[in-house]
Formats: sequence, C-alpha cells, structure tokens
Amino acid sequence: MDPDREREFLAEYDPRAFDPIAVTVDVVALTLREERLHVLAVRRGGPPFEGEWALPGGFVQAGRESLDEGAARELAEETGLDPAALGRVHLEQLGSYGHPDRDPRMHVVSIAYLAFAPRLPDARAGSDAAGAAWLPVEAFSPAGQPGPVRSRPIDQGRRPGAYGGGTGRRPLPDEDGPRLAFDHDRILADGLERARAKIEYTPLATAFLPEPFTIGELRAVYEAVWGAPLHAGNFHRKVLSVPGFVESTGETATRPGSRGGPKARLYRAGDARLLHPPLLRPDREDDVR
Amino acid sequence: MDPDREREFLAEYDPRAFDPIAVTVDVVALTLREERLHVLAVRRGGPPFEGEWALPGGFVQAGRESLDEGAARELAEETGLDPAALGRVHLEQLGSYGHPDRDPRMHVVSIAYLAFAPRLPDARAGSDAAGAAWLPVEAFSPAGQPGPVRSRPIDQGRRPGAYGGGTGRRPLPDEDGPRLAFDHDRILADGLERARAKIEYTPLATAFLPEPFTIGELRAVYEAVWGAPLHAGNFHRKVLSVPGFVESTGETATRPGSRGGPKARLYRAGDARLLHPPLLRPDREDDVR
DNA sequence: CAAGTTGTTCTCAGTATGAGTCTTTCTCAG
DNA sequence: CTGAGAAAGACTCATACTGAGAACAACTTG
Repeated sequence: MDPDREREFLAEYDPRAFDPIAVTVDVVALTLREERLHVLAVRRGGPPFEGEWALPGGFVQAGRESLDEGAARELAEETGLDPAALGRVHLEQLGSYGHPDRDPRMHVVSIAYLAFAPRLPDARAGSDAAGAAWLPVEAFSPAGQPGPVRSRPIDQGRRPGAYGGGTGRRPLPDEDGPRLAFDHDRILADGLERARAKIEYTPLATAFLPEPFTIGELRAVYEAVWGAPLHAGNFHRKVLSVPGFVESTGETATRPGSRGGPKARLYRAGDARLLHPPLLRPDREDDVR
Repeated sequence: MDPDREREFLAEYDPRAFDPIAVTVDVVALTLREERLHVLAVRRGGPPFEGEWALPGGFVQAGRESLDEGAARELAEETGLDPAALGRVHLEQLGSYGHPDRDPRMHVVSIAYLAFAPRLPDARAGSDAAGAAWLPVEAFSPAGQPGPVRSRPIDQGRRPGAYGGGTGRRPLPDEDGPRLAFDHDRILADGLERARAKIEYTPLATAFLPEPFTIGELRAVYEAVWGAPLHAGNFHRKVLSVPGFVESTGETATRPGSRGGPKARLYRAGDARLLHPPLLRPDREDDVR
C-alpha cells in the first residue's frame, strides 16, 4: 500500500489525526432594487481581508446541520429574516470551491449557494461582520452591467453550467472596480452566470418579485439580470404562451406605472417548474466558442 | 455574542478543537459500452456498507490538492489511467452532499463530480476497494432505462440544475434493483439528469466518443443518454447545421455499420462550447410541472 | 438475389421568433 | 385643459426551426 493510501485509511477512521479541512457555506444572494440587480455583501470584521467586502457565509456546524440548512442560516443571519420565514426566497446550491490556497489560514472548502429574493429589508451585519449591505452587482463586475454587446470578461472561457468549481484561483484579469475577498469575485461571477442561464428555462425570475406582479415588472427582472432591453410585445406574448409560467389573478393594478400607461393586469407565479419552450437570451454569438 | 457565534470564532482559528467535517470527492463516471450507458462503481472493501457497490471516491488531501485535482486523482485510481492522461475525459463538478447523517461514521461532506469518457479500459479496484466495474446505469435506476414514456421515478420533483444538493437524505421511494451505498443513488440520479440536460446545449456528447466518429455514433450517444430513439434524418440535419458542433475530417469510414448501409462520413468535435440553438429532448411535458 | 439496415438528402406543414405597428389608457409639463 | 410621452396589450408579417415522413443509394446477411 502506498503512502497516500495509507494516509487515507487512517484518516478514514481518525480524521482528527491529520490536517483538517474546514467547510463553509457562502451565499450569493441576489435581489432587485430600483430595477438593478444587487448582491448581499458583508464587510469583514477581522483578518484576513479585514475591511473588505465579502459574500456572507460561515462554518458549517459539524454534525448539526446540512449544507442547505447552513446556507439558509447564514442568509437569515445577514438579512435579519427568521430562517423559517425565508419563505419565498429561492435557495439552491451553486458549486464548491476548494483550492488549498483560497484562504490564507488553512484549507477551506466552501459550498456556495445562490439565492433569489424579492425586495428584502436592508441588510444588517451579523455579529462577525463590520457591516452588511445590498450592493449593485456592477460594483464587482468589471465593465459594468453585463450588456449583450459587452466583451463579457467575467464568463470568458466558462461554459454555463460547467462552473468548474473547486479550483479557487483568483484569475479575473483586467479588473476595474473593488474586489471581493478570497475568491468571492469568482463565486459571484459564477452565480450571476447561473442566474442568467436559469431564468431562461425556469420560471425563477418570479422569485425576484413580490406577488402579485405585472408582466412589465417581470420583464424588468429579465432586463436587469440579462443586462439588455427586451421587446415588450414579444415578451408579453411569450410569457403568456408558456404554460404554467404565470397565472392571472383576474385583478388589475390599482395604479398604473409611475410614468403613465394603462393599469396593468396582475399575475402570480404559475405551477410550471420548467419553461417549455424556454426564453432564450438575445444574441449570444460571442459565448458560443 | 451568542454561543453559536462564539464557536464559529474559535473554530476559525483552531478548527482542530471542534468536531471536524471530513471532505471527500465522489465521481459519477459515465461511459458508453455496447450502446448502453455505464457507470463506474467500486465494491466497498470495508464497513460501512461493506460489499455494496458505491461510487469511486475518497478523501481530499488537505492542503495538497484542489477538489478538481482530487476528483481527477480518484478517477485515475479506479480506471488505471495516468491522472495526466485523463486527456479526452470531461470532468466537471456536479454538486455537494452534506447531510450530517449521510455517513454513519461522522459528518462527511462529499463534492460529487461528473465525468464523461470515451470507451475506457476495464476498471481495476483501487487499493481500498474489493472490486471495480463499469455497470449499466439501469442496474441502479429503478424502472430501467429512462424511456420517454417512463414515469420518471428518479427525477421526480427535481428541477434540472436545481440539484439541491446538501441534504443527503436517501428518499428514492419504490426501489427495485440494487442500491448504491450511502446517498450515492441520489448522486447518480443527479449525475444522470445533469448529463441528459448537458448534452442538450453543449457538444459534450462527443466526449463519449473516440475520434473520428460518425453522425450515427453520435446519435447513439444521445439515444443512450436520453433513453429514447431519435429521428435519424432530423438529427443529421441538426448536428450539421449547428455551427461548431462537429467538423468533417473529409474521410469516410473504412467499414460500414455492422448491419449494412453505406460508409458513413467521419467527423471530429468542433470548436463550439455551446450548441446554438440547442438540441432539445423530445417531449418532456411530464417534467414541466 | 432478396430482404433488411443505414447514411444522407428532401419536402411539407406546424410552431416559434424578431421586428414592427396600432390603439388605448395613463402621467406629467405647461 | 391640452398635448407629449410612456406603457399595456393585441396584431401583422417574414423568417427560422422542428417533427414527420419519403426517397434513394450503398451496404450487410441469409
């Protein structure tokens, strides 16, 4: 038996005898504020990266909680919501990041989660953070919002869905704005790409809206997440033609949009889990190769 | 500061003082043999689940390797391939599973990987396993291959992409065939669903084939993964019309298919990373809700 | 040689999409 | 009060993509 194998065997029965790996959850929580996509960030209260922005997260409680539960707990701590009252918030696993050097203190494997939330209260700092806030995602996305004509520096070379996590390097080349601590820039970029892809073929865009909502509000979600304007008429036709995407409440808005126009009809999320056929993002020729 | 917080702080600086969480990687390695999808499985050489089949995997080497590297290492160990020679094998992260009870010994978080490989040599047992083999996936999929008319017991209630990992419960209800150890049934089911979805919008089906290949062989990959027959003519038209999916070698097969027909033209994988527009699975109305 | 398979190309009808128009109902500025 | 501008929603039209099927040639096996 070679030495590596031997070590594994021992570790299997007494992991404490070896260098441990810490397990954390980090959450990319996205919400819409003033028509723009915002991400929940905390300011680190201690080293390393003291004073820098980071994604909310923390250690998984060994033997006491699952990863999903840990993520919900961390999200609740920073939003001030009761973990049980996270009701309409969509929370899904994003990927894991485990490069040995991603945290200077020790080998930390982080399981990242992605959350979609309707307008939430202002963030409050958890006890280990110096502050928490919803920040516009462009603050951390080089080249501003992800316009369709943009050169897309973030997702360069990454296939959607193949968020080849685990390497944890911090490559992002030509950076402009502020950075997130650790490899959280990469995690955020992966989360944004996942969000952009996910609203194509699932009705999750509705998770960003309080019910009931109008078709126009739903379109604003797509425009904010994709960073591109959509054709209002075609969007309207499409949303109503996909079975189960939205269902009418029969009501119409009490007041029209702030800039005029007729009172819009109101809808709530339908029972579809997948959009069939999907709503595809406009022109992504650059992404193809 | 509440007790949970306090514990976190301490753990942050001396994780050894607390119950550790072990981190493993498990690999769902898929390949095609005799037109059927097979998964690499190992027979456990010790408790728990001694003698049962499980996915290949093992502990991540703390401070010495990333998750990706660990997955590649584990895969190499069970296939007998040089880790560096894993060349044409596609390896991507699938998701993480971290329910505290998923392993009876201790809290183990497993990062699952998904591999697509062209015909590989027979498996060989790693030193900690009693055996290794490529097994037809239907052996572990209740109700056999995932036919289009099937009631789809595996993916029931799961949105593709929302492989909401982390819970690690072992729910799979009405089981027929053998089970995989731990929660590996669930991981395999998630891996299969990911594979089925992934070949829709990426050219990864080509990763199952040695180059050069014929359109008919590529179609056989889709049919095996989706478990449904496809219209040969339409498939042919589609594959050739998506830019960058395959590129012609200019050659034609030396021998025709084993059951007659003209010599087919040969192709290799093109340079596209995404299929645009995608090849959608036939009829998934059941999945929609 | 006959029957059966496969590779490849076509046709045709149905559906979905992008772009644009039009009408109606509002708000806001003057 | 009025006119400009914005938005909701319903239409039109040309194009693209899809599923189903047919046709035909090049092979196999019995």
